[in-house]
Amino acid sequence: MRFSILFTPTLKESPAEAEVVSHKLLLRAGMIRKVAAGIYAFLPLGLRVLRKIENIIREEMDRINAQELLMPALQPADLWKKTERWFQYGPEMMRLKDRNERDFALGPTHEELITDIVMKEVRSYRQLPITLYQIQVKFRDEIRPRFGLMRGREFIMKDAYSFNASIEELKKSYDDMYSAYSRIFTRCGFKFRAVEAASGLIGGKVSQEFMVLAEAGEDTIYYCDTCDYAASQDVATTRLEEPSAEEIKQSEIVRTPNQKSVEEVSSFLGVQAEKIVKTLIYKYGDQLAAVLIRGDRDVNEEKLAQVLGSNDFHLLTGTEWQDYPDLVQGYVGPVGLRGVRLVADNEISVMRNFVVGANKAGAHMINVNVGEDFQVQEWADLKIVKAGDRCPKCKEGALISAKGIEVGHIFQLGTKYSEAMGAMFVDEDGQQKPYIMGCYGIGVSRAVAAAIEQNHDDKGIIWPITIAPYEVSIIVLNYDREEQKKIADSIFDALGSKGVEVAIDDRIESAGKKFADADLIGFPIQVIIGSRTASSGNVEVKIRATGERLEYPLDKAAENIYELVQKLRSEISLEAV
RNA sequence: CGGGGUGUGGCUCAGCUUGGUUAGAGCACCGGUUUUGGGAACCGGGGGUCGGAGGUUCGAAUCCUCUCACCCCGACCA
Repeated sequence: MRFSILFTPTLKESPAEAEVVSHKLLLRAGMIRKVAAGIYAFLPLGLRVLRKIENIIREEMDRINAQELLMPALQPADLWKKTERWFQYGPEMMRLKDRNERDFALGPTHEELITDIVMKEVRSYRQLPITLYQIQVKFRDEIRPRFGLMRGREFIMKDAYSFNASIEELKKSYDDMYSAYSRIFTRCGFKFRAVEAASGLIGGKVSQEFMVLAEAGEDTIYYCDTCDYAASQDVATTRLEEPSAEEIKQSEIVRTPNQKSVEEVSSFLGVQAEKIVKTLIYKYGDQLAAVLIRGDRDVNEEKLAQVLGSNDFHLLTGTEWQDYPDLVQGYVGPVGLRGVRLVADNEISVMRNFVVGANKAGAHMINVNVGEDFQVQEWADLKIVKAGDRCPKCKEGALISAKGIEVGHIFQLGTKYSEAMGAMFVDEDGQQKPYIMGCYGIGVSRAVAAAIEQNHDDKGIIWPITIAPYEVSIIVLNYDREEQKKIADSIFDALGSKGVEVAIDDRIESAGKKFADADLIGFPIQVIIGSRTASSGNVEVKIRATGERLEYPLDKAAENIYELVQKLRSEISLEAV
């Protein structure tokens, strides 16, 4: 590829709209351009990176016998109505009507469509298992698209679906996919971690996310400093302390005028927040739930959703309090609380002699104990864990928190979709059974952003060689001088014929501009040809990642550069997987 | 959805508070000359009607109203 004809409009300054480094550098390096909020065009170099990641994915999918297909982005509403998701998905689904007023959606995902295709063709257990995948555009009308390619409304996703005859078979498909994902992200040069995750709207019980570790990540994960436990914040939990050995005391009401928040009560009464239990009132449907949780903790609403069996709930708002005169805002407590579903975080069970609201204005109760002063019917894990909490898996470990970008998510779905759609096969025993399904996604365009978040410096992008738009860039300082042109062209041709992806900067521009662009775009290897080259007989080579500079004699340059390319390729090794 | 912010040549921004010459700068672009090892210098040139609509005014980028787009924060933690 010749720079003189390449469409890569690089920018000296970051457009004001970009906040995070991947967004800034993708724009500055001329790899993407914005069309609307959360909607981007890939320019030639950006597309090359996307394609490189796609091809790694294809190779690894093929390796586990997944087969590629391509489904339409435009999907009829009927299928979505069968699984009720037409109604559940809400405004996040892009909807439209055709000329006959029929409802359609731009697919946010493809479970319905793939199930429909497979159920019409696959009738027997003999045809199972089967895993199909596609790499395609998805549409999600996000509440708040942001950070360039990290959270877009239109984005590229690899989605795969397995159809299995049994749970054991599903686990095999799932495990295969897990190892394929590990290989894919390793080959992309990511530092990542697989974590236990919540399934959300997709459904199913078992799921794991693949998180690229980066400060700009939107998600928080927790992992153990001792064992291999790792989980997303949505599901991360902790081992409870041993029950307190304190002697149970008699509860009593104390005056706490104008002391409503945990902070206020804590300092007013001189007790730590860990000795206070707060009572949060949630409204779901037309019912109320009181959630008990330790004073220094926050409720994990993902977990609460599981307990309440609904996603549609919120903390009681200012005006809604007026509808419930028995509830005293700021002083609600579990003792004597009526007409409200009481759910307690399991950590309350190990607490003794704690403080709660007294259900009277300006009063709290101290020395309260479960069993003595009130009963709990529903225990659940409802808290957001904190760094330093005890690991739930091993005895010794403590949890560490980190920020991550979710680039992959795998699910054991079970029969949610097959049952809803009547998607059955005939098993060995002659019985009709619903397929047992798994689904497996990779955010391909998001992975492009994640790679940059993890690999950049103040000059620009530092692509891992496996996903770089070109592996080598030849910078010719004076392409209009015959001796430099000759050397550069011969190296360009030689590397090309060895299968190296090589670009040549043959523009008539100042040296500074060419160096700056090469660093910005992030080619892993820069080959510099200038007047010095011709006089010294040596070609200078710079490794972008380390800044290391090497000199190769002219007559061996192509060969040595080729060896360097192979060395960098092999450094992103699969041996760890 | 709520809150905050920003819209001025391709990009980054100044001008707006306190309306008043022809709307500015740097970068980018075009032509020319000299340059070419870390975003070159000089000379000359083109390009905007100030997001959009309406209003106030003798006069609006500047004031008012509405609207659109984009960016950020938050999902009421008692």
